[in-house]
Amino acid sequence: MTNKKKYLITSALPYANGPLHIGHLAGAYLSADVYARFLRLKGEDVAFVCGSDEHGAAITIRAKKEGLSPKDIVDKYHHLIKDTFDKLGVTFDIFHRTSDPLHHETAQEFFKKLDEKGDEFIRETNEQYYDEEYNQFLADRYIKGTCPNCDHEEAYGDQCEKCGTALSPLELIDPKSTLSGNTPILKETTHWYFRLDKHEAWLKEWIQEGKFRGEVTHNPNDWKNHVTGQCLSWLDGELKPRAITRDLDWGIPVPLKEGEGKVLYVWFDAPIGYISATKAWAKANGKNWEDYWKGEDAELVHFIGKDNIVFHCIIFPAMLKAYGDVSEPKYVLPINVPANQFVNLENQKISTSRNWAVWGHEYLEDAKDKVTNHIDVLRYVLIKNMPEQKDSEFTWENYRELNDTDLVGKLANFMNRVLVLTHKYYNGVLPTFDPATSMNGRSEGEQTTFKVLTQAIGEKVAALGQAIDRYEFRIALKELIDIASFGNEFLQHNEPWKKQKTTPEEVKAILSAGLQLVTVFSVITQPFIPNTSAKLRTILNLPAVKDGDYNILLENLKAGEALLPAGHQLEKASHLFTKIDQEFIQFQMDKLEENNETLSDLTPLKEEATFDDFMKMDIRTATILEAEKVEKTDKLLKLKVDVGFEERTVVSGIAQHFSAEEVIGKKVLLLANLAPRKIRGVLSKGMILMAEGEEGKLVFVSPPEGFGNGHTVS
RNA sequence: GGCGUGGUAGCUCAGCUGGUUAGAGCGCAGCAUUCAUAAUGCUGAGGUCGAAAGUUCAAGUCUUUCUCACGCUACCA
Repeated sequence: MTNKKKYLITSALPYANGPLHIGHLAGAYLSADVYARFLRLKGEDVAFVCGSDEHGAAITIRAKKEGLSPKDIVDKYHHLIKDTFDKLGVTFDIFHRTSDPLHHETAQEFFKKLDEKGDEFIRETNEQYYDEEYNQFLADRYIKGTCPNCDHEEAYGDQCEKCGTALSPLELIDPKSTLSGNTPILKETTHWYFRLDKHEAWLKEWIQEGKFRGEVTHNPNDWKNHVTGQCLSWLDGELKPRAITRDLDWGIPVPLKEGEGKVLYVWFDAPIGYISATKAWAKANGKNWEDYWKGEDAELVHFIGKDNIVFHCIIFPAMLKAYGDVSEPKYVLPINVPANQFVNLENQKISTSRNWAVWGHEYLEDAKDKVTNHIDVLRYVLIKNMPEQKDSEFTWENYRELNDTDLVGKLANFMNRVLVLTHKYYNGVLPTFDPATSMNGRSEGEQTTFKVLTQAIGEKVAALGQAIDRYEFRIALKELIDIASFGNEFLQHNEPWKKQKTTPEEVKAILSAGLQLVTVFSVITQPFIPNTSAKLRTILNLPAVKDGDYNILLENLKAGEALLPAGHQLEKASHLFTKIDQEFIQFQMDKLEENNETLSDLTPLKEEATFDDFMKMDIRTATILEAEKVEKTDKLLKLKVDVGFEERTVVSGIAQHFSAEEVIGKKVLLLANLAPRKIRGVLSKGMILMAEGEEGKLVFVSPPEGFGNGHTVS
């Protein structure tokens, strides 16, 4: 008995602090769903796992903001996300969650195993911010302060959400604890670091040559360029040990005495969530989870967005390898990580903070009564525009166009034509026909028979399948529509509505061929637009598509056999898709615009300041005398300014907004008593005051032309 | 600034290891047709393949420089 290949398909765990938008769906979920559905259609042994990612400081922050517990937050979004997936027909075998005890156990066991191994972790002690009132260390997200980049007052310790800059807490100006509001103190703390540097060599070999533990496990040419590219770019630099614990009270406790009060870093526990989910699924279904992770014929595929490449291609593989080094059987590594890029919406980046997004759950509500077969329409449009190789574009106008031309005009229309004629001529019963009947083929003058035509379709169906195997979902969908076009051409070239009056025997063969195609559609639409498949099966009076049906279909097509027997009774046809009302499109566009306006994110007012606070600032009028770009930086200009009583050097991060030439001679305001600081080797004494307009555009705050230098501002 | 990926018809994208007049769909124009949800079919117009230089008998396809977009990363007072 040969072991059957075990496929383990994962989709990136969605973070349970917000709903899903079309970018998520197109990026990591619909692609995986099509792939998993297709594998099942081929009768393969598949586990398609996912779950919500429920730890991390962003969750606790959000909880605090909404006045709820972290548990409330993750419950809320876990269920919302799961519901969205269910409705959209994403067929996870399990949608687990990282707050589940099983996951806690799994992640802790994983951590302990690597810790015991001895050479995978190091412990390092350094200074971190600590809130004395709450007696706890502050995670990056628990510290707020002024962003050194854009002066945004509400920047977090790890990132400024306004300008997107990645930060470390120590960089924040005037840091404040979000717990007490106090200024935190620096205190020593110990953390565990995963020694990625140790794994550099074999990772490089694995990425470049597909070799792992001395064996070729995948063909690197099958991986997407941008995936391999980014990995090698990381591996060419030096890998550094990475902190995998945090001082936080929400998450998976570090399972060691010395780790009290600390939790595993969310990025360490999240990928282990794939394993926990598999375990939970296996337990509930009488399977052995290890077959899918450690079996010789286990095949692991991670579907993710491009922001996750490093974690799935470097860090998690290193974790799996390290674990496998000291346990049998060993984990396999992914055979592919077909990361997608990003989806833009109406020519702008999707932004959750600006609410520039199409949310899955909102679409399902909005479109429910307005768009026929609305789930399949969205699935179709997102798969058709999947950002497989580069960022792609979603526009509502394109959504309407794809629905109207591809789904209504080609696909639904073709099937409707065939069915209406069959009902008209034969009362919906498949006629008996002469297999030798000659019909017009696709190109002019070409003759074909039912069998030849069936075999030709078989080749197209095979091509569609191969495209899915290569993760080329857009091409697969193109093949699908191409088959519909073929059907329309076939009808047009054979004109059964004319021949019925002259040679009705021929028409029987023509319509049988048409129905053959419709039956093909009822199977091959299933991975992409499952509701359409289900409706077609009903119309064809056939049972729903089941696992393995693709293989049967392909065999029959190759043999040139009829899929439906003569005498088979069909149901009445109905419109599978209808044209989309312009009103719906307009409604969606208005909704976006509205969001855009109401959230013209003006920074909220800062805390009250006293007059004394203000009087501490010494702001002076000044003139820029010289300017030059600081070498090897993008943002920095080195300025010489006249402050009246002296000339001094100031470094300013404005080079992306102004050239050196155009700022010379500018009248400016200078915060003159700011502590001097060395930036890129240049001592900067003071700060030029700028106003930040929409989209981060900077302008000078200037006294009028001709105003003197060195005057105070109050 | 460093690294990575991409820049092909109005729009969305194909073009494998370099090889005859660069492809598809949509949109547009004309024609045909009525079985079908004014759906479909046929024909056509449209590109100096981001820019420049180079290698080669031959480059969209290789090299170098530049430029734009996106991602990672450094810098940001």
